[in-house]
Amino acid sequence: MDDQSVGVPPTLASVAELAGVSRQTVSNAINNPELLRPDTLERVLGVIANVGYTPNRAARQLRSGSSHLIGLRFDPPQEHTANALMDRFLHTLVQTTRATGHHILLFAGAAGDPLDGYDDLLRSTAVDAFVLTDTYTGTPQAAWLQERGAPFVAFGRPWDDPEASHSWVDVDGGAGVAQATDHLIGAGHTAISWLGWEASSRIGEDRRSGWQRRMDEAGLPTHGLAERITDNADAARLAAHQQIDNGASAFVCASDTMALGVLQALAERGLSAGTDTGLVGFDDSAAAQIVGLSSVRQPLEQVAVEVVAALHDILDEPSGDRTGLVLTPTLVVRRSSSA
Amino acid sequence: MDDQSVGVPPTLASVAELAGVSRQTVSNAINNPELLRPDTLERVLGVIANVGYTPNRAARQLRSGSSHLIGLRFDPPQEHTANALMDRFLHTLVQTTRATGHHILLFAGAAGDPLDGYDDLLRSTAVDAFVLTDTYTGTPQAAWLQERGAPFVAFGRPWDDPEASHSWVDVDGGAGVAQATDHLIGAGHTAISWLGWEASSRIGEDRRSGWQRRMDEAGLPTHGLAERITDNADAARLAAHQQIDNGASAFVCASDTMALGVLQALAERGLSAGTDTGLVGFDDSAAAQIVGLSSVRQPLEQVAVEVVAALHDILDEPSGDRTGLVLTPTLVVRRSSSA
DNA sequence: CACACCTCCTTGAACGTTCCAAGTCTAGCT
DNA sequence: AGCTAGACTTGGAACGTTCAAGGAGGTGTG
Repeated sequence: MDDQSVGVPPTLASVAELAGVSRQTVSNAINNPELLRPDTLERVLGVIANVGYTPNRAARQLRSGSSHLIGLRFDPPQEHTANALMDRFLHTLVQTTRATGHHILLFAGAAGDPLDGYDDLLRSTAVDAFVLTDTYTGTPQAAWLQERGAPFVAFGRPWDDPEASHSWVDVDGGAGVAQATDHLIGAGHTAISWLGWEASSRIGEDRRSGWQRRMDEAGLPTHGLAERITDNADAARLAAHQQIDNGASAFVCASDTMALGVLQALAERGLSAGTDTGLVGFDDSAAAQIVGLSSVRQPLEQVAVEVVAALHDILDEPSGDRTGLVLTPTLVVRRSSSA
Repeated sequence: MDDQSVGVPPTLASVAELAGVSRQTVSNAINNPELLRPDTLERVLGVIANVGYTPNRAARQLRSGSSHLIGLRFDPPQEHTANALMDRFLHTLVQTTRATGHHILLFAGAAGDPLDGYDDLLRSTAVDAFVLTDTYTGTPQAAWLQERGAPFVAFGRPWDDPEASHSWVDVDGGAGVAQATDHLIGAGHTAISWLGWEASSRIGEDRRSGWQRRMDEAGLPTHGLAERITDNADAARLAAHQQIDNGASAFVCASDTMALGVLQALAERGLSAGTDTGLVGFDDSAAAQIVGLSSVRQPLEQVAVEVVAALHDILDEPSGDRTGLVLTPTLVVRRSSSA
């Protein structure tokens, strides 16, 4: 209202003076409106809107103890495929937390130390909770945070520790691959090959199990049809050539990267994916969308929503004994697997 | 040291008591170590390390006025290509700000309102500065923030307003395309086609200018060789067929998406990129790496570093009259353009 | 020997909010 | 009219840090 509005930001006290009430009343108008008489509330809110007042986050955090920030360690991707996935997940995370008044704080840590960064943020009370996204086999973050009593939710299940009692959300990779396998079986393929990662990858073996299960259920042979290779288009190309020599007519892959390698192998032999052969990848990457590759799509948006919901439970009711949640991916059918 | 270390986090006062000094001395040990006598400093730092003290961010922010947070609006990508780019940029941003003690705060805004979200963070003094990444044609963020006196650095130059005096960093798309064109000319191609976006795209026209310039300098014709289409593989595929009919033997594209469309067109004709024809995309996407597509790579890591440097200048010396900086991309040569 | 001076450290206040306990006012009851 | 319950409002204190002054101790100088 006055010209003092420029330069000096409005504070609770200045709003109170303008509205002719006390600081606490203004605070209540914001945090507990039901405590005020309607006319008082209206007057106070009017002044707030007028001068454009927004509570100072630092002061609020200092007094109330909560920062309304969610920490997420954002490391450079280790695998090629991780990029785009994280992107979709992160977008939804930011969108969803908006509704709860939280923001996402990204931090980095020393490359070799998976725990680096968490400690500082925790001790400086900079964040209310963490979201873990890199809980692969053997990562110590979850146990470490839990031991410390820090609130967090993990994207990825605790493979190593079935006793873990923290909240987590994960995607059922096996179910996704099972869908893909069904799809190819339904199209008449009987020699369906699996191209996956090394057996040391828990996620990779989970995905492979979906193929194995469906092949077994359909009474189809799997011996010699599974290849465990590195996540690399060229390795997949070579493996595909070999599988084709062995009579394979369709492929389910643990990643789009591999599927694109298969696509090359098919092209080199003058075969066409979708007519002569069937091919399904995993992750529904941008490349898959462009080249018309069928792919298993993880419900990352839904994962993010569930992560936020779990976070909300933890922060609001400390007793919330929410634990694991497994979501099912969907199969996106494109040219590479449909005639 | 004591068993009180569990539960109650150490504070400046508790550290001071343990070290036998005053609060301020502990504060100085952290922020102005040169003010302390060496032995006192050592003793205080010892206690700090012992009890695992980290200054409370809220209190520090409240008193000093700076949050050590950099705000970045993280909207769902409008264009397909934007994803991976943002990812690389963001990773380096997080890494680089780590050294300066800053963190990245991601926030979302209402879809229709490009200004939404900035205001609240500014008024609540939640962030020290912003990084803008969506400064396309006609976006009002930069002008709005500047008017408000808010510190920020933009990734992307102010095409519309050459008078703008804020700091920005951008990539010279024209120079990148010029490199690609040179490369194809050097390989013996004379009929090099340009596949780009609609003329309304400032960035698109900037890139196209690099092709135009080099073709002119080499005395090669460009008439009828430029196509302006939507950023879409299928549109590019169709355009490529037409250009091939017209005698084009090489393509420079404004995006990898388009280049992949061209790749399909070539395959459909039994032509091989790299031997019969030359093809270069833009952005060095994951797909380009997988299929062996030559592409212009933006120096996003370097952009992020420069953005942080500019930010540092602004925050530390308010007079710093740093303005624009244009970085040059590099050409990554792969099979699609080399025999 | 007193004075100023430098070095090192300490004390009180303040940042803007929310919690706590106590205060004022209105209305209802006897 | 006096008293009380309830609804609403108030002022003081506290969160943990940094800023601005000020104080203790020693050393050099007239």
